[in-house]
Amino acid sequence: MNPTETRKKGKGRNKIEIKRIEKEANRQVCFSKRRQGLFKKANELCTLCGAEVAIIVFSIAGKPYSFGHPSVNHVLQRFINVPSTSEARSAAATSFEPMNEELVYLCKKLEEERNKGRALKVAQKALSPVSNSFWWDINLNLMGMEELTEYEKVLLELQAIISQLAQQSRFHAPEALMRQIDGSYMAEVGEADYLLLKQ
Amino acid sequence: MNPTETRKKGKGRNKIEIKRIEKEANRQVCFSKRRQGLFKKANELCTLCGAEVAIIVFSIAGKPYSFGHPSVNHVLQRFINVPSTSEARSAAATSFEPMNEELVYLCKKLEEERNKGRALKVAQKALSPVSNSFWWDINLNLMGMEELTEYEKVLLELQAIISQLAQQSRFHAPEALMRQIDGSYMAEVGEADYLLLKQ
DNA sequence: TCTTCTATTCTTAGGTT
DNA sequence: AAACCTAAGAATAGAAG
Repeated sequence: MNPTETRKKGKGRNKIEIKRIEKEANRQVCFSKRRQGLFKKANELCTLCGAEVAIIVFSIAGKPYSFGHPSVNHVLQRFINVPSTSEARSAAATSFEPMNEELVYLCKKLEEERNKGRALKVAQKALSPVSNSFWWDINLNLMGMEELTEYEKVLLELQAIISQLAQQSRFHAPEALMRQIDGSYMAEVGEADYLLLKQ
Repeated sequence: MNPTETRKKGKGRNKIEIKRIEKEANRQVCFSKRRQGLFKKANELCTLCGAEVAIIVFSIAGKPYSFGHPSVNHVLQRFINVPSTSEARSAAATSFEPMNEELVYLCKKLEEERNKGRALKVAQKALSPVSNSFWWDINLNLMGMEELTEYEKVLLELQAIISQLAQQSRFHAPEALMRQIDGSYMAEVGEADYLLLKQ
């Protein structure tokens, strides 16, 4: 053996510096091993400490992997609903745990609009027997200035009519509609309880 | 020393079994250490292998911690947009990486409804000068059967009127409205590029 | 409560099958 | 390419400051 390089290429682990692995084969093997290690550590954290954890990993090839306890979905939903209060901010201040307030804000917006959208959905359902395209189901980004102003005009003209109608109507609808609404709501909100796969 | 129990309570690491730590103080210390370890491993995975990773952790006390590279938001957005194709399914089949298809489905729904909601938002804005409550901005879950059937009636009556109006109106709206719409859209969709905090 | 210490266990890089 | 092997390095449980 070369005395200047005794036990290089031995069997045991070699020290590596933390920088991008250039050799693709090695990088891929390393990714696979370390991803498994990461998920195992996460699992132990959950079991030992009663923590809830979600991990999402994309390989360099773009393949997604995820770990979640009790489920990815559960943890993300919980994260989304974290109030952007001093508690969240103190977490954000800690050096290694940047609390993504932008995400929290974004997701809350989404949730709000989903709630509004629910009413819209029923409206669409109710109108669907007669017409298949609805005046409000428009991609505003595809509208030019002229279309947009027209659109506003329609809304303004509708306004008076709506306020009258809203106080007059009275009739009986089939139970089926309500079941439909409840059903679709449950399908969207209900959370599948994925079991943690033990190694 | 007791010969039957040589070197118990030494300084070095003792083997532990992976089950809930009952003593709260120990559990808390363990959580803190292992969370740091987990985030460090994640960071190494990103650097070594070019992976993108998001981790969200809730302590037993409910405090949220997160790690993301290039940002939690970026990775979640990417995860949400993963098509539920064979690729995602093959990832799901791997034993340790349950790809949460339910999540993907859910988030796509959210995104769709947000797009619908955008039209609704403009409608509300347009109508707001005259009235502060809108017929479509209703929490359906709070409605009883009677209210719900009334609501459907309103929509049905509106239907005929809408289809007429949609083909007639023509007028000019201020540019301000459009800017308002674009502005709010950007604020919701734009993605902040959080930098990974190196330890 | 938070650090630091350190013996021991755990992880994993590179090699082999 | 996937699973196994080995020993060097890394993580950490429990104690001590």
